[in-house]
Amino acid sequence: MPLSYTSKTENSQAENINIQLSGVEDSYRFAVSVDCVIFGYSEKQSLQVLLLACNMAPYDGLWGLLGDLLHPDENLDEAPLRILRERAGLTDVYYEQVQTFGRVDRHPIGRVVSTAFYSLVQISSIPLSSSSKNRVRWFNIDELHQLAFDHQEIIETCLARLRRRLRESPLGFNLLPQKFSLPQLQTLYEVALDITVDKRNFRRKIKSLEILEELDEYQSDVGHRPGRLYRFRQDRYEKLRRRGLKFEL
Amino acid sequence: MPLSYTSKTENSQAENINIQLSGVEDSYRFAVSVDCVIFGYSEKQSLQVLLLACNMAPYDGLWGLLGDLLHPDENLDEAPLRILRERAGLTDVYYEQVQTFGRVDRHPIGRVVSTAFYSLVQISSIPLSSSSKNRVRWFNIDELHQLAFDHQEIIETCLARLRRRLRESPLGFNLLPQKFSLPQLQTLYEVALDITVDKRNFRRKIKSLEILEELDEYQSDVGHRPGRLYRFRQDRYEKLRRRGLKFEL
DNA sequence: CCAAAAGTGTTGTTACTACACCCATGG
DNA sequence: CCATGGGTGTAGTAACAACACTTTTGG
Repeated sequence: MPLSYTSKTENSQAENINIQLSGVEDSYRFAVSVDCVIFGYSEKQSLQVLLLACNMAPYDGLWGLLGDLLHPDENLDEAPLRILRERAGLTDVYYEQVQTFGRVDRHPIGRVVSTAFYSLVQISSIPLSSSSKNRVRWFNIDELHQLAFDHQEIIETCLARLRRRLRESPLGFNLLPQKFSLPQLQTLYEVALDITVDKRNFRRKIKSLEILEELDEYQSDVGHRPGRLYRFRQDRYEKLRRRGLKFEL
Repeated sequence: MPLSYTSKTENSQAENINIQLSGVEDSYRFAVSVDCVIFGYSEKQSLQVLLLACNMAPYDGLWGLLGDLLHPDENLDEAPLRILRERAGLTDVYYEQVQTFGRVDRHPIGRVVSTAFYSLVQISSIPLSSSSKNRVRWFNIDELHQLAFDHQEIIETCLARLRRRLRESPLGFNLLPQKFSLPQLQTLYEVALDITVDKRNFRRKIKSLEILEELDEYQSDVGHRPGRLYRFRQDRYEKLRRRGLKFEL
């Protein structure tokens, strides 16, 4: 059954390491795609996901993730950079590989294995203008009805991963503007993790980590006492981490 | 550039959802492989990994992971079942998908994207007999020198994931025999996580979780007082988990 | 002056750490 | 009887949860 390759190796005993060489025509028939689960956050709503209207049968009219096929000359872990830029005009966003989905029947046009990444952006940073108008939209994570492909499953998996990470790394800052108040930060955690936390305990904890810089600025135009603004300091967090300390909530 | 498919869709506008249809000859050129990082544990040594001698240029003579190409009719997440069975004679092992490695140049014979899984087995359960004699061997996780492909990186990633999981789920039991003593369990954690823990505190904690069944059996043929044996009870752990309680160490 | 959300300390409880001696077996 | 590791309790400390009132702004 196994055939030998003509290129780069004369190995013909094929039950060897890692790759059973069954011939190009058999093995090199997969497409690899990359799907980006782009999470955003806008106050007082819940987490949101950016979706794109699908125009591919049999999923016409359904919404699905932004994604693309991996290019032959492109590293898997760099593909999201291109996709986020090309399809959503996003640069400098946080993203992380989550998992690869490869059910045989997950894609109607052939064997497509898809690696999912999630990324975190501020909703306001996305230019939803121009051509993409009605084709791209933010959805509340709990108003997702029927999505294209296995994108429902992919989003659920990414959401679970995100929640995990939020608890143990200071990722939440990627969802907020650079300057934010502590109540804003707290609400983000409450909304994203679907919990409620005590205001005083939350402030004490987050302050004790010493990863925030207290600014001499305050909110304005809020119909109540304005909150003091803070800024996340990556460098202080790194120092914390080097000391082996955990983040935790 | 984009071509339309003849099957299942008439879509010719190709800048659409998820897949840029650039034609079969462009897109369906990837091979997908599955690499299994098989962790084992034998008392008083550290964690071990099962490796296979590579006989593919340019990696002849190096050791590498057990793996294989994903079959066209095989679900990605089920491939490890086959690979573990075919290549190591293993059935009923715990495994988990970790990450997908897809650097352009990671494989010398072409574009191969590889999804890594780790799995946990008792070393004694592997029949290293027969034909595979000198081709397959256990290695201490810190005696890995130069490995084939990017397998060093894959193992490191899987090891990090395993350690994470060990701390927060009762996975360690998969590395031990069904009946074990508490000191055995403790040593596993100490060796695998490279920490030391206090005997009394460890016992108190693990017992408080109530996921172990205390047996009326003891070790034998040990040159000292024999330890009482316990058995992990999955059902009790599930109950614990349903109450939202965490495992933690 | 009213509504609405920001800000602030203390106390009780629980979980974690540190620590030393006796016990049962095999040789 | 000796060596080896198995088994047990307590006390101090640090982290966490619960809780109510005053302050500042916009309208």
